[in-house]
Amino acid sequence: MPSRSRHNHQKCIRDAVSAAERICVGRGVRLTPLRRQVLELVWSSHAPIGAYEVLELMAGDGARPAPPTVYRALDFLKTEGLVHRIETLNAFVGCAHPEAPHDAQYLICEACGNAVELEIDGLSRQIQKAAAREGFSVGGQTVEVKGKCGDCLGSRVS
Amino acid sequence: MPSRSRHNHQKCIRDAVSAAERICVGRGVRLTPLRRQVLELVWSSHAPIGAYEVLELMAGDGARPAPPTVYRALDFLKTEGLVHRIETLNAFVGCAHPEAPHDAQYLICEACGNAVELEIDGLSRQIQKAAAREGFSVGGQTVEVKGKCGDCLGSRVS
DNA sequence: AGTGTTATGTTATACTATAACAATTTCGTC
DNA sequence: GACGAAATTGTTATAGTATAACATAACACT
Repeated sequence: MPSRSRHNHQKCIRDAVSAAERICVGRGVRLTPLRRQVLELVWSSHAPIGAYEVLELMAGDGARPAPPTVYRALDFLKTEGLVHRIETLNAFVGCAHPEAPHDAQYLICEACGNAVELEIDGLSRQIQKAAAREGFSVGGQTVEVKGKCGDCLGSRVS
Repeated sequence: MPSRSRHNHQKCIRDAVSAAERICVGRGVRLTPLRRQVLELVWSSHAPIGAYEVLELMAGDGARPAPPTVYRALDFLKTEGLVHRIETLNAFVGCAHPEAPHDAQYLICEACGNAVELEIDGLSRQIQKAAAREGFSVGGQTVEVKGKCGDCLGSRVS
């Protein structure tokens, strides 16, 4: 989705935030100004962002919150499925399909840092089946793929 | 593999260590006493173990190494494919198939803590193909599945 | 306005990991 | 066996990530 050309990221952020507002209203949970700001900052790019980076960005305002403030907001957003945590990076990224909760699959570019959420056809089901064959009952899945995205391959930074 | 009954774990450790010795000799790298000890400790159970836990166990000897000592040994073992890192747990576990380097897929039981390495048929290839369809070139994959293993389900601790 | 609940602020600390440099050990070569 | 280069381990300090515990403030409902 974040292809170099023709990507209006301001709109990208706006869309994500209004979707979040709709979703939160629908669920009767509160997207407070703080949580909204953290969501905007997570969406400030398509590259996963660390909790302490978010904190730095908030400090620009002069406010400078303490870590728990940011972590709590991130926890809320994660619980509501508005952001995902990228385990291999200790970082957070906006969820592309926040309407329904789901396990995400990510392609993470080691050149530009962008992470794109993927729906690999039937992969979740396949994992579930393979696990069941071992007598294992699946709770949640983490699938993170590292490499280089098309844009970075195309520009031969390799 | 770690099914409650009929699992001689001492043999399990011995086998892992002798395999490691064979592999290291074959590659001309050195499985020093320190590295060997760390490998044994990682293999002390089938549950992933944190670096600082390894450190605690080593301290039992009176030696008490500093963190870098343990991390360096773990880095070596990981580079040689003798252990894998479980990203969702910040912990390490012995590799079940250390002969050839590979990306592992893990089923991690949230009840007993055991992690079993899985080879889901064609899953790596499938991920690679799905990525390629997005123009993405895959470097490495992380697949970690949380849930409950057959043993824990069977004993209805649920 | 009063009260229970939820959210945020604040301080301290736990946990995970690495940088930088010193000392030691190993190994090949003389 | 002595030497020097390379690899390994020791040591100290610090960076980076995350949460516990308790205080205060905002909100929502009567």
